[in-house]
Amino acid sequence: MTTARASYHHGNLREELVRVARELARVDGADAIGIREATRQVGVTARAAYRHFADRDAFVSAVAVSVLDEMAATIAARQADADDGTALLTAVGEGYIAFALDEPGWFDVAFFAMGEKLQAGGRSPYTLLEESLEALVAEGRLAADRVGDAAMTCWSGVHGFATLTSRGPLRALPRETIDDQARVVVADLVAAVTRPTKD
Amino acid sequence: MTTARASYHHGNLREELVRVARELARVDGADAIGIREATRQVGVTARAAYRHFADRDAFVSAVAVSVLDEMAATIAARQADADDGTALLTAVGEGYIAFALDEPGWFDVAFFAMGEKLQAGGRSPYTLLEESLEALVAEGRLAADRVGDAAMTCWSGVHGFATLTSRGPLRALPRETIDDQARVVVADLVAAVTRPTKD
DNA sequence: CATCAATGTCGTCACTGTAGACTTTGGCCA
DNA sequence: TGGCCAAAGTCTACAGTGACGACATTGATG
Repeated sequence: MTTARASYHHGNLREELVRVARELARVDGADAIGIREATRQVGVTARAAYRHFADRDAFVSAVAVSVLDEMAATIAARQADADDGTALLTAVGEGYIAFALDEPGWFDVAFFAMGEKLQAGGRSPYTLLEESLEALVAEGRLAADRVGDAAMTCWSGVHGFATLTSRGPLRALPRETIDDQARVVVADLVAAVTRPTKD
Repeated sequence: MTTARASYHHGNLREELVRVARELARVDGADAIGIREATRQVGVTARAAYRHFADRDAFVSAVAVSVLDEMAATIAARQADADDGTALLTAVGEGYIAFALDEPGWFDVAFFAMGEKLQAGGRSPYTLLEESLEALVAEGRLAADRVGDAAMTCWSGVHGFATLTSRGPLRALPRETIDDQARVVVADLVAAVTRPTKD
């Protein structure tokens, strides 16, 4: 699927390298991203990549940004038919975990080089989490001054579950078992940060 | 600190390699473990390592086992003066996170190659978690059939927090802030899985 | 139309994991 | 005691990686 190149200048090398690297990472995670392999597949000299990325780390980071974008979009799609804060928050949690399980390699990349600020432009999964919590505040089911703590507890919970089951020690469990457990964990977390409706 | 070797046969190469590799990993994580570097520091040919480890992955796994042992011991020490289930569980959670923050490189190794069964011999952090939950059951603060779910929620929560703050996107936060937040998250998790005392 | 900065290429270096074939040596048995 | 052999080293080599300096090509801009 590597586009043949007629002219000396590729014209779109940076983007194409990221595209190729995403496929490399999809199977085996961040370690599978290599400058030589990626440039080879694009049909370009290895050195050419250094016109666009300072070093391998910068390359991997670029891939991470790209993947994180898609992750946020995937999660957002899952929130489509959520009509209250609880549903929104549950969708974020389950979507986060589902992405990690469906695309373990990408999940690995996304949180590998996520140093400093990475959610530069659009929405990140964390943004979606914050929005859900704000909705809960509006509904009176979460104290405004608990948003930060709740965000941390929720993020930790889903991230840990995702890490353990997608590439961690629990990766061998059958997918169905994991899905069931994911629902339980997310429900536990939602219950932990919200107070019951008062009606 | 590499022991000088008088005879052709080293006599204790496997253990010494693991010792050296632990130090390598301590700084930069699992990626810093290298067959060549480790054998060089021990004063032995690279090929010699292959008499004791099938390949690099097996080497890293051996280091992981060693580190995980120490992690369990560190956590257990923290439980020393816990007198009820809640205190035991809190100690496990805070100990788990503290280890990850104090030794991020080791934490990385410990959960890198932890495939299959790894807590072969003694206690693992997970074992300690289960024991704490059993204590809560004995105190009537946790339903016996909820132990599995509670274990998963707690493990996910602390593991996620540890991952995010020790080598993940939140690694740049000041340690004090992280410690404060850790206490909150652990408290949230404990509250999430226990029911209040009925007295 | 000339030129120049951006973008590729070439050849090379240091380093890594891994493999085959050889050497040394400690311990066991006749 | 002496001989031998399997365990545990050594030496040499290969393919692959990230990175670099120097050079070549080109499209856009004055």
